[in-house]
Amino acid sequence: MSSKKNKTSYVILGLLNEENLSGYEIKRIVDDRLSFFWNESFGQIYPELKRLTSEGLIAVSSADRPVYSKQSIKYEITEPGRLELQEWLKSPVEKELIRFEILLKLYFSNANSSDTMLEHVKEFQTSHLRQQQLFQQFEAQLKQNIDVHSNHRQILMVLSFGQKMWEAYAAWSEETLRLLEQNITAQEDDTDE
Amino acid sequence: MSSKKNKTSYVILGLLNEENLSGYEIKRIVDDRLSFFWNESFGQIYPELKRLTSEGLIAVSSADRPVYSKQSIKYEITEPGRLELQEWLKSPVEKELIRFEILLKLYFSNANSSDTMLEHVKEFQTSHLRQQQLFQQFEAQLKQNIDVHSNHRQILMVLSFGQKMWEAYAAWSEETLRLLEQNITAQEDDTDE
DNA sequence: AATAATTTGTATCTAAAAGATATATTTAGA
DNA sequence: TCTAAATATATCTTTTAGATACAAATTATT
Repeated sequence: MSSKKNKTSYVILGLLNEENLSGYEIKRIVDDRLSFFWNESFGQIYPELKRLTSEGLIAVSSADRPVYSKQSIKYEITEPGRLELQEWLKSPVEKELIRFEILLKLYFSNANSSDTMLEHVKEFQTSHLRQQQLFQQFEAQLKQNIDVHSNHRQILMVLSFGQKMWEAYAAWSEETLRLLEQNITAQEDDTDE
Repeated sequence: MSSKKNKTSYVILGLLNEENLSGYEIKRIVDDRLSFFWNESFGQIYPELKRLTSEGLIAVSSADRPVYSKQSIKYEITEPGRLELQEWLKSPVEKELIRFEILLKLYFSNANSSDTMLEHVKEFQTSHLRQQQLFQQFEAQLKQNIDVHSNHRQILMVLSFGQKMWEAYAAWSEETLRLLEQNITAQEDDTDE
């Protein structure tokens, strides 16, 4: 037990702890609910489902076996799987992983490329506004029908994190667009003289 | 030219565009200045330095050749390298990469594990406060001696992003600690009855 | 009803990145 | 002089991201 595992395995165990799911459904849930702080690919999920099954931490669910000719394979968590999940929850949190290419480009840019950076920041602004709105819907939905998830309080705390991030993104975008515009007009004045 | 490259190559080109550096120095600068939104490992940097050299985008600097017996190899950017960097700056920004294990744990936790989560959030709070303070020093330093970097305005915009993130982290930590404490006292009241 | 397009579902492959480790040199301090 | 820490280059393994292939099932269109 407790052999160091990749993170994908805990995503699977965590989700199966709530309900039986297929690999595809796991991918969908991660994309829909966790994508603002976590992502998984099929290339991680499917091999891991097999490994966890062979290790006895999850099992193919006989209850949800393919009715008629559905090819979907649903998995359920086992007791050892639950223990593994609980142990991981208690283990120290690993440092977050962050990569913002936009900041890398901004860092390496100069006054001359302010117009390009302006476009980049505008795109950043609108794409995150869209993402924020999508999650606000989810949040509103969650607040209406309480107790659908046993852990709805925890989910709300996670969503609050997202909310604060998007607010920070919005404020930074506004501020940075202003600064870049200043750069551009300053540049134009230079060439005019 | 413009063959799709891994991001490490642009970090190298971007930094060498300012000054000649060795692999080790590149790693240090990334750790010291970019680490709050970007990271690189030696395992990425050294092979990439060789590849970029063989492609002619960078070159071993003869100017900074080892005086006496220093084994350090410094690299300089070439004209094709500068072009490659400029092209990348103009290319669309890729979506940021984010992985917060703490949010994953919180999402999969329940009321029973509030005490564990409380410890996790406390650790999160203090480690980011420390990081924020380190970068505030860098920012103050940068604001004093302007024009050491030609792109100091851009660097300040990047640092402002960090600042807003750390403020969001702090606010979320406070809020979440309060909520988790409520959970714990509610649990205790339950078991008392 | 036939066809086309989309969604659901499982699976694998490659390239990129993280993290760990090995090793040697140089510098600073006890 | 010996030791510890910092500098420096290098490689190896595991993990992850992203792309792609393919087939069945569902939905939409004509």
